[in-house]
Amino acid sequence: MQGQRFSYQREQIYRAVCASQEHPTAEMVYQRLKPSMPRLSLGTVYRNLHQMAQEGRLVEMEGPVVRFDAVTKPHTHLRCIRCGGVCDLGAMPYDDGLDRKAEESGCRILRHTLVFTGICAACAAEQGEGPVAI
Amino acid sequence: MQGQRFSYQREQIYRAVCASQEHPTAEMVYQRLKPSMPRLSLGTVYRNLHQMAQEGRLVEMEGPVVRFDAVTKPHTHLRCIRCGGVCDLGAMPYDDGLDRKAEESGCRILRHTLVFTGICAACAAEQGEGPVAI
DNA sequence: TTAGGTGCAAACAATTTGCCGTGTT
DNA sequence: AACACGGCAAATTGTTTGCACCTAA
Repeated sequence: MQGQRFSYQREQIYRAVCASQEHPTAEMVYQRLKPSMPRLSLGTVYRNLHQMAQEGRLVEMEGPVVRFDAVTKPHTHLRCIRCGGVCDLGAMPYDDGLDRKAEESGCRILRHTLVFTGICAACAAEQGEGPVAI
Repeated sequence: MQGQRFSYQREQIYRAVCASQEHPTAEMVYQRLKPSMPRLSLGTVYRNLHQMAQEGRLVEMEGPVVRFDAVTKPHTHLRCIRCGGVCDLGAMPYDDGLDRKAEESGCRILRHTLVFTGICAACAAEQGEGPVAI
């Protein structure tokens, strides 16, 4: 694996994400570019978005699978990149102030979720190091 | 639409979510119950999970669609329940302390995401009220 | 020249829905 | 009896992948 090459498609995809104010989905990027790039394929959009996310040029939000939680009180979650699981972390001490703070921008907050990404206690204890792919 | 009825399946699904420590997906709930309820269908699991989430008996995490963001610096997002969009809210002031605080439980935090759910400024301004379905 | 990139279509995976028979009330 | 619910299978939707051709380096 030596450095990647220039790609017109990739640059356009990147520009489309930057230009959009709405945190576009892959489909949104595709629809936006299609008029000017009729032969663009959705697979290319996905491939490039993920590639750029891996480089840190973009950020990828949310997981592909919906999970359910019987704890309806506010608390935080840790998504473990080793085992893929999701576990609780208890409430953060400043949880309560977050909503009001956010509402200063004119929106109405109904609830919030704080999701950490990292290595859960179980996986961390299992063995110390190893390549930590973000 | 008048009140819902008792359903053995729904109760078992609820109990399965409560009993699990891993924030199960619909599929996980299904697999867990299948041995004792061989005729249970995945569709029923989805239907009941969503129904209970609407009542507030369960909480549904994460969306079904991955979104991308060109802003790689830490900031928070608001998911609007009216328009379905996602917009930025800027960084919360205590952002920086969150990771270390969370690590007290023995895990290793690589990054975090704070996602608010509510009504975005644009939709809130559009008109005051209306039924706010959570 | 050559490895990375593309378009296309097929494969997968996650979730939703229509239909119709059952069970709760 | 009325209508919510469940099972089943088909349909949607979101995402990934294999392959043959193309192109930047």
